[in-house]
Amino acid sequence: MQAKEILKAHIAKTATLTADEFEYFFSCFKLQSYKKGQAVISEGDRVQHEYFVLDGILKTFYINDDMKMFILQFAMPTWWASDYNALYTGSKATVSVDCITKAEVLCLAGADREKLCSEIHQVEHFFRWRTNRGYVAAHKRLLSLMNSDAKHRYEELMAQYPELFSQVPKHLIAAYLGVSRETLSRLYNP
Amino acid sequence: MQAKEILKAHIAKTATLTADEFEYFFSCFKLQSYKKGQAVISEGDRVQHEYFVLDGILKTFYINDDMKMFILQFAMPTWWASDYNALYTGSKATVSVDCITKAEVLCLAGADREKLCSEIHQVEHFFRWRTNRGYVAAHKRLLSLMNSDAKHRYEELMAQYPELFSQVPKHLIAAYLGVSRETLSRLYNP
DNA sequence: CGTAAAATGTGATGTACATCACGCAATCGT
DNA sequence: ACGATTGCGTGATGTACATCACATTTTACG
Repeated sequence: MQAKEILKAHIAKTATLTADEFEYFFSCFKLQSYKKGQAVISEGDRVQHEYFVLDGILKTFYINDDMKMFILQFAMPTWWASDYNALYTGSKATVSVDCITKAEVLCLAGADREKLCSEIHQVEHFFRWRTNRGYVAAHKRLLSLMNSDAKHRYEELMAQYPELFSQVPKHLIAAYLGVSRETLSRLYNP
Repeated sequence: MQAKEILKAHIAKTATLTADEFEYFFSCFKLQSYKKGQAVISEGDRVQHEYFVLDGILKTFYINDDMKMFILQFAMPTWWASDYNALYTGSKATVSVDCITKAEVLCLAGADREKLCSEIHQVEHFFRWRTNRGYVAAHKRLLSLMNSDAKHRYEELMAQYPELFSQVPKHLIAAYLGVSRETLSRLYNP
């Protein structure tokens, strides 16, 4: 499926755009290819864009003072990724984004998103709903972190996204779950 | 300050409404008073509303199978609270909301919010931005849970919301931080 | 293809926290 | 005002997980 069709189908789930509106909407995106391991946003960058994943898997992550990595999100096809705090406030990136596999993404400038949102009511509607879902998912994950032990969180993740098991190195899954790679290894090799 | 003025000032930070639009917007809210300890949303409820806090402190929380409570949010004046998952999807509440102190809130039906969003572009704009901020805050908290120990999280919370120390019982602060009340007690009585 | 680098498995040890148990202090409701 | 409830402090003990150390396996790539 072509980039345009993927995006169209994605939008259509929450908003109704005319053909002309969608053409205009789509014209604001830029197709980009990344190699495995390539950085999309690095800590300290000025963040000007957000990214819609067409193919491949990205990760958004934070590295603390001890060089330990924590993964906020695996972004799979039809997911969006950026450092939204930096993008909205104009501050520098504290969260980084890079490619776990080679990837195809559509890139949208924050300024263009705001322009589109103000020009086309349904686009604003779409982005409101997209963020709603992210907000709810983040709270669900907060509860999971506070409530469940590592094994339970691991099983939940594998039940929801079994493809991660084969497509993503285990130490990254550990960094997402908030456990050490050793502990994760012991969870499924008891 | 009156309810209307508080809400007006709150909205004005992110959206521009004409006087007529704001009157219409405000007319969809219903003022409600709650006593200390009173429930706003209970697990299992059909959730039809969200709540804008004028005065007092609410909490949104989850209780697990072992009857242990986890707090997702303390909602202080000008904050919003609900079970957004249930409100958006029509499912039953898994998250509850109640009042830590006596409280005054403005109550908005989900259906009315959607109507307002579709009728007034700037209202949709406002709600998009409100959720944006919540999304960013939730991710910040995820990182804090994964990255920092209990003492660090406690100090961050007290630095940002010192009023919680005096206004909210310690065991609720513990339930927000994701530690036992005993551990929290030992953090500030070393 | 062959070597370096990255990813994974596994034991030994340490630790931040939970849990249990109890006593005391503050607050609430009638 | 006074008993009941709720909140708080503190010791003793248990445990899930981190960390360190090193071996083994898999993958990347010149």
